[in-house]
Amino acid sequence: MGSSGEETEEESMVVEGGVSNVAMGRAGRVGRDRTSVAALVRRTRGVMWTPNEERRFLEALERFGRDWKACAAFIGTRTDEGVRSHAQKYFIKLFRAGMPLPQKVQETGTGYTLSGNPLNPKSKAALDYLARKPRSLPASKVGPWLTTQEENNFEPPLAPGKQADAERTVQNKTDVNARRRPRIMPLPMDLGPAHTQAEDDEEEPTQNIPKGVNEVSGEQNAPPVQQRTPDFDAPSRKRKTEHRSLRGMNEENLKAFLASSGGGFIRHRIGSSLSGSPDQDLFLEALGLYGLDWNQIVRYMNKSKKATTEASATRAAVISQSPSKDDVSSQANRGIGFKFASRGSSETSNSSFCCGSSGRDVGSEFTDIRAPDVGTNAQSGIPVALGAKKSKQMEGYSDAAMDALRDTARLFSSQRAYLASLKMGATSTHDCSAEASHPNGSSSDAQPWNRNKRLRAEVSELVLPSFSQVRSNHRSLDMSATAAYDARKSQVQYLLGDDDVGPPEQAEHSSLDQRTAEHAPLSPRFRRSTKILRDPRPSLHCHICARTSGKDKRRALYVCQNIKRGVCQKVICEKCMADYQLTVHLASDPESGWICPHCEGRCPRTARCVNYHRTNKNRSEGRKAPPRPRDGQTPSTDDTSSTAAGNSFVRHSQSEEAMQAADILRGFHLAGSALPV
DNA sequence: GTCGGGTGGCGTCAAAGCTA
DNA sequence: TAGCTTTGACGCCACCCGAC
Repeated sequence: MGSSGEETEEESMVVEGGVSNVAMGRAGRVGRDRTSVAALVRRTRGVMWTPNEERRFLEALERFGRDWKACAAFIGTRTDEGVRSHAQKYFIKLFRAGMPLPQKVQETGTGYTLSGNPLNPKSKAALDYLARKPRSLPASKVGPWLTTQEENNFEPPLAPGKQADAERTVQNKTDVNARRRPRIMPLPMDLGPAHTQAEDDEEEPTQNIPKGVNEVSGEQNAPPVQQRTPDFDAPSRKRKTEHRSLRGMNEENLKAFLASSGGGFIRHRIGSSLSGSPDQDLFLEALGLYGLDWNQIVRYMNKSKKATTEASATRAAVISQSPSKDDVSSQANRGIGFKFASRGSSETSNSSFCCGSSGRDVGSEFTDIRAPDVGTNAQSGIPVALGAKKSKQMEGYSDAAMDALRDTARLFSSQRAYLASLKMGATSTHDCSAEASHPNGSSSDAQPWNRNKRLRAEVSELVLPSFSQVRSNHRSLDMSATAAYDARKSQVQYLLGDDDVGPPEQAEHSSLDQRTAEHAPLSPRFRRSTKILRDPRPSLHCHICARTSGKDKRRALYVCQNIKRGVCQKVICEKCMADYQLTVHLASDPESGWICPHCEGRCPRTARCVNYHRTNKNRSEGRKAPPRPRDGQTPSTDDTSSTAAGNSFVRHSQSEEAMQAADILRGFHLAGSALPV
């Protein structure tokens, strides 16, 4: 099973090394060292920008403007993605402070957004910053605390006379941050050229006050060279000393140093707070993550140790309590059972299930709670699991509760459960590793719904999202939050077999678009889409198949009516309308309130959002999928790995019937029949 | 050989989420 | 709460493959 990220990364390395020509088309197009970028992403994730990086960031802005790749290359220790992200907030901070953009940046747009377009002070991203008035900023002319009229007329940057005030404001703010914010000093490791003593001791760059503003155009004339960043704070001398003590050491030297110290160094720094004996590998890992932030290192090491111990205990517990095939089949007969693959031996049936969307992520215990995709068995196309993320909501629950949740997740793989998860946003988890390891299991008494009512209630709570989450999901549709929550709760209770709760209302509907926007609950997947679109133009591409309307506009695209609410801009093409039995007459009637399958939370397997999710998942793991196979290359059929290419293998190896069955089981009816509720 | 559909990856923006 | 990272989503493009 080539499911681990490490293996995938190794494949990428081989491909990029020139062994395979298949990948050269894509890899060559990208033209960058994937592995080093991925490693850089991992190393710099969550790491604060150092003063040195800040300086180089500013210098890069001066030199390259919005050419983020060039900026990233210049900085050397950050990816272009990280630079963009940092620049986004930096521009907002400049906007808030009324300070001009660097001239080179202004060449590609005078707006304070990454694209150069004017920053909308009312946008969510900007509002988070602008709504917070800097403590020492005089109640003057920046930000949304202006009057409405002022805000409408507001055009940063400030007039020259105000620039100095803004500079002072930034300086004051910087001082506040320097006092308040704990400093995290990332260890250089191999992040780039080692810092020198001279760099450490050099004075902060001289601030060059911007020369002024063209009062006619309102645009900045002179660039603020080496302008100090608003959140720049110099490290204390003590921390500088600490930093230097390990500075310059590469990983090998560091390991040697730690080994020679016999754990003494670790104990010296953090030993008093560490439970158990110091683990050098863990320490190194923490060091790479948190630099010399000893508190974080202690927290990380203790947490990791605890997690390792608990994982072993959980694994042992699951081995002894895993349900047997018969147990699960009996539940399937009740309508909430676990569907086994129709082909292969029992060994195959028990070992080939996996998590995540599209049958990937074997061994991945938690996936995204906001996108409850059902996985499909690579060979049978049978949905097998629901994904969920260990959110804060789940924290604080016992291991037993989590185990029970995982058991229940298997039950949720049935038609009803999945349907509910899509309709109502139910979440659950599925422990693939446990299942693969324990094919035989024990008696049905091990099932949580029979074993312990309290546990079941606990599971119900776990599966049920918080009231605020449901309220958030439904806010944009003006649906009563209380009603939505109650409906959701009833749905979960019904699915868990509570005899006192009848079938949920959704069961009465037989078609996707019989529900209108006024009544349809939102899926968690839609949660992020509740933004109010500033420019609610319909998408050019079908959300399901990504087709456009064609060069001659011959293909009709049906727009989701939620666009009127400013919360959706998706369109569905007429081919997909036909393929998925969506009623065109409703979609074509702007007064019908028809909403797209995405807003219904029932996107089919090929929908774009599924691709987004997969892409983002790959991206977050810092790797890319290996190339698709060419003629003569036989994809590994037993590979249900987490790669997108692996997904394409699945797609090609499945029969059409299996794929259709998978879609039906996923709750997306193809045959126009009533939903299998 | 050409064309177009299907599929998936990348670049990008903006908003959400996380952490100290 | 501020600062920073992560992620949802859109647009576009490259590649594969089948139909013509």
